[in-house]
Amino acid sequence: MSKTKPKNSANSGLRPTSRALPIALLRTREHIMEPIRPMLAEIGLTEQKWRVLRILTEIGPLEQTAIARHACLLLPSLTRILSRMEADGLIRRAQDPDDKRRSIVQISKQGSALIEAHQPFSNQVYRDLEKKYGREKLDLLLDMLEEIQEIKF
Amino acid sequence: MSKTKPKNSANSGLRPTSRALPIALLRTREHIMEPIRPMLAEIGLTEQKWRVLRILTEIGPLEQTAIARHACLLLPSLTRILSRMEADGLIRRAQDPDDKRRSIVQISKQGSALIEAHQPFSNQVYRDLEKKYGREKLDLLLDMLEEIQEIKF
DNA sequence: GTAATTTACTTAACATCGCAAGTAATAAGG
DNA sequence: CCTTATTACTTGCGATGTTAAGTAAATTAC
Repeated sequence: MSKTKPKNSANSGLRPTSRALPIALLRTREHIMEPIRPMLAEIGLTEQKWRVLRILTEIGPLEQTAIARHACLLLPSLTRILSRMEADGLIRRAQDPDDKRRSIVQISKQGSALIEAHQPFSNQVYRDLEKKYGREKLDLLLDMLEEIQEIKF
Repeated sequence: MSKTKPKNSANSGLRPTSRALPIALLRTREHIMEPIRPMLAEIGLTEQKWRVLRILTEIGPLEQTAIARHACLLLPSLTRILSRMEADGLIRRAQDPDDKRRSIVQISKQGSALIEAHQPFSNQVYRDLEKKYGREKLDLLLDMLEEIQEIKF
């Protein structure tokens, strides 16, 4: 008998990447996004701008720090993304009168129209996923992902 | 009775972002990576370089297209990343004699050493996650993520 | 066997990422 | 008050993301 189970030639005792959560999450996300990206490109949105618009639609006018947190963007990135989106008329920025450091960001009519235009496609993707993966399993997965996000490390 | 359930003031019939799989996967990944990034920075690796080294360790010498696929990187990014990693002595590139278009990439001793140095920390993170989330649930989650990646869209 | 196509990258250009440093406004401490 | 944090961004820089175009080698089609 050998001392331990013989490892893959090149592998030195690491978990396979398919079982490494950060990589598994990334690969899954890329797989899901593959059919979505062309649609976003069609309406001229990057993933990041799409997330910003979704957040603003969901929560309403918001300061940048909060947008960054919800959309998983860093403030420096958001600064540049928003100035472009403002120039393109997708959002508006207004200085907070009570705290002149803050600016409150709000989606524009044009931004809302983009999200609305994208919605049928988005719903279709979701139904397709439900159909191929299972509604209950998908719900369970989303629950599990939410639970992980609440863990304190 | 109102006709349909009254929506959130700003929301126009979209799934909440917490239940949108691409966003949920991204947020979960960011949450998991938060404690890992400082460690990678300490040994001078970006996430991308870390993934490349993990893939090369797991599979062995590989052509760039395959690395890109496994590590979720685009070829143009990989080109730059690899030339930097080669300059830093983490990998080696050799032209495939049977097909001079291809180059076969291989991890160096120094690259392997980095992965080994990172391994105790990586295992610690994984044990911590198992402890706080549950080993069986984590295994189930990884199974579910793998299953989604096999869906054809 | 040669032209057309495909494959495996590479280069270029511009947007975003991620860290660090800078700026202006507010809050806290003495 | 007035100095010293702290907060909410903004700017700068090098690395990466993303699309398009370019190059060289292999494959396919005639």
